Amino acid sequence: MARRQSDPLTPTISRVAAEAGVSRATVSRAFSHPDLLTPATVEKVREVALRLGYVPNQVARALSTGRAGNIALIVPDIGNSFFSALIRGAQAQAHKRGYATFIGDTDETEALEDVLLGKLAVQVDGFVLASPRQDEKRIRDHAGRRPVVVINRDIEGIPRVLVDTAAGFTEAVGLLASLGHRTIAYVGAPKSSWSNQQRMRAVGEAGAALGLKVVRFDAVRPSHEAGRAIVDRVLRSGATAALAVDDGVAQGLMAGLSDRGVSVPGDFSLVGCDNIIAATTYPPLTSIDAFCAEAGRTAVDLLIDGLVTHPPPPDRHVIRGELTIRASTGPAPGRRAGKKSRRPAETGAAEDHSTSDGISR
Amino acid sequence: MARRQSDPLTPTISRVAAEAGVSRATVSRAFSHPDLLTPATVEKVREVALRLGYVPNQVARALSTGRAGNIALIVPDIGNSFFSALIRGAQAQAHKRGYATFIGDTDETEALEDVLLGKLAVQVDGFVLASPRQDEKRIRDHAGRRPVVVINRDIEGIPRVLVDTAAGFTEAVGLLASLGHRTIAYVGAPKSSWSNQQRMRAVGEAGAALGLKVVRFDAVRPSHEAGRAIVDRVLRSGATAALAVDDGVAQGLMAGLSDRGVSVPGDFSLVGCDNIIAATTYPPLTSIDAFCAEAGRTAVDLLIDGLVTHPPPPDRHVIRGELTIRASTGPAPGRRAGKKSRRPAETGAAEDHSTSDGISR
DNA sequence: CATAGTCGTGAAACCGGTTGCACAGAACTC
DNA sequence: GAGTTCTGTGCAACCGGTTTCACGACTATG
Repeated sequence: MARRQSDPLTPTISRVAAEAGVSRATVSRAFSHPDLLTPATVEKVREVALRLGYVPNQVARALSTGRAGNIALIVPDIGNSFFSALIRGAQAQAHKRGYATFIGDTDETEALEDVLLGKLAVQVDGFVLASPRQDEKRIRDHAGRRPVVVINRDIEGIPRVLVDTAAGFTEAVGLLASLGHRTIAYVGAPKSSWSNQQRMRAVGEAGAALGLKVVRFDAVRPSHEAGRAIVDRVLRSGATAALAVDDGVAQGLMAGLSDRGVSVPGDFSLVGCDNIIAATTYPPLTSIDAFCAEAGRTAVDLLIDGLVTHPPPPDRHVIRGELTIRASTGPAPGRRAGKKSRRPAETGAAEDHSTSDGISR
Repeated sequence: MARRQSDPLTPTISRVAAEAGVSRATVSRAFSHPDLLTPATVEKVREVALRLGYVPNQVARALSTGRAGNIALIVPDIGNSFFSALIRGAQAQAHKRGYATFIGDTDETEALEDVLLGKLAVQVDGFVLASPRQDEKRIRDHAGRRPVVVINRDIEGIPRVLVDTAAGFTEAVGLLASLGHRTIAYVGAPKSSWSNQQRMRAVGEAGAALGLKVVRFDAVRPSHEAGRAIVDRVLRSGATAALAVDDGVAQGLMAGLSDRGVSVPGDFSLVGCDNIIAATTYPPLTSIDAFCAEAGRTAVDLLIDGLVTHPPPPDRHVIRGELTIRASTGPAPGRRAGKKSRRPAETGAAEDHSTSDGISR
């Protein structure tokens, strides 16, 4: 037996039925299929329900229908502003569409991701996986069991939302070139995410096309500290500008530069990505807007739309990131026409060693 | 009728029972009360379950027992770093204790808060309300229905976790005084939260005790922009240092000061609160660490511990914020011994107009 | 006016677990 | 060796909804 919520407080469908003088089926229909009933009946039931404070029990409904009315959002790190913005957009959209949202933080680990997916599976109608770290096979397994929408991972056959920042990075490289920068750095993360690879490649290609020298650096982790720590190496490379994988790293670079008395944008230009904290740094950071909240919203829409057509259509939804120019980018220091002629022999990105490591793409 | 998960994929208790040659009750007990069974039986059932990939359906279990195995976390703004850090701590702790976490963002509105509480009530065993904006009565109502733990709101009779930053602010005022500052500003938020009031009061009292002049400002919203916008008024007040209600506001002030060529900490000192983004600003911000993650963890522990003793004991758990001194605080500009004697006639905070507005405390 | 079709409602089965109670067999007691 | 207690398992009711099906009343049809 089970005594759940204290009896007098939470009325059940039976109590409403008795009070309204109808059957439980009718009460149920008054809420889920009112079109099957006489308007008068619906009215009466609703009135009684309101008076009693009755709300259909979502758990019972879920058991009976198999639809939970919940979705789960799995992210690698809630603390990362990209993901917190994404969560915000996703949760709001889910709420708007009548779904409640579970949140799971995987702490960047593959194992936790798998555990969370397993534990939540029965309670949700589908998952949004943001930048998942698992291998494709596992994700495919889960997608076979429950509808899954992936953000920022390009897996054929799985519906996905991709924030395409490549164009933004290309444009940013163009901006730097037009400002006279001849050697630029790209500061990414080592265990590469799809996003990192995409950005790195865009910078490499755009640099090559414009005849710039591109030096690549891998921060240990995409964090403020990592960015700050790598500044010396970046400066030694002779770069006069850097593009970072995200705003956190860019901000770290900015701090490190200030420590060394290098002024931004006077002596060095910086470009970040995500555009969440970019407006709050000093100087405000030129950044590629990744439309995080929109990505969250879109993923939720894709998921919920797909719920009716059980395996959801394997859409590939691309959001174009846009360059937002602020105050961290400026003319290259001491640029002279003569310097411009000195084309480096080797252009383009350093070798792309992380393209086929299994977890990225 | 209800066809839920595709039949062959998700085995039910009946299938396991049949396969193992026992009753459904026995399978149930093998998982929830193994002590009631012969070890051999438990073993056999577990073996079959494992082979079939059976996992007890949490929804059915919840309906039957009235315990959902879920909690909900309601915050005013996921984007705020204080709350995202808190969510992270809370979710991790809930997971560790076997609970899944719903997340709700109320967008700082009272109404949404109420709606979310209502919608999630059946699905969760309890709520953590972070800095709730609702009036006390409503919160008490909800607490009567479902266990509730509140963070940063001091409501008698409701278990709560309070981050006590008063001591930290007092210490910070002492620091500023010792650095020779004689007029200091407190920049808070208008529709005051409990935290804001607490901090404002601490600054006022500490200032009065040390013979400092304290000027108070209310930013329209506790945000970067608001902080930046209020800089002119702060400077006009003659203050040489400011304490902000949180790091975001402090960072905004810092940006605004830089815009006006006022250097930090050379010309002006700044103190923030929360200590999440404080380490990432430039210069790094002196801030009061609010132990956000710990607050989340503690609240979850309090809630889950209290679940056994249904209305949970009305504990009042206080976490002491600690001052972390970084580089945004320095000696008052051009301080002279003579200036020190010029005691302002009126010391202490401006009138405290928001103490009894109903939603704060 | 008999017959077929429509419509609104109720009875009952079902979702997948949990648990009170009954009962059979084993283990004690005297 | 009969009576008592203990232990492990099954039966069946229950949680609170949804949904199939049957049925009676009412309306349209010829």
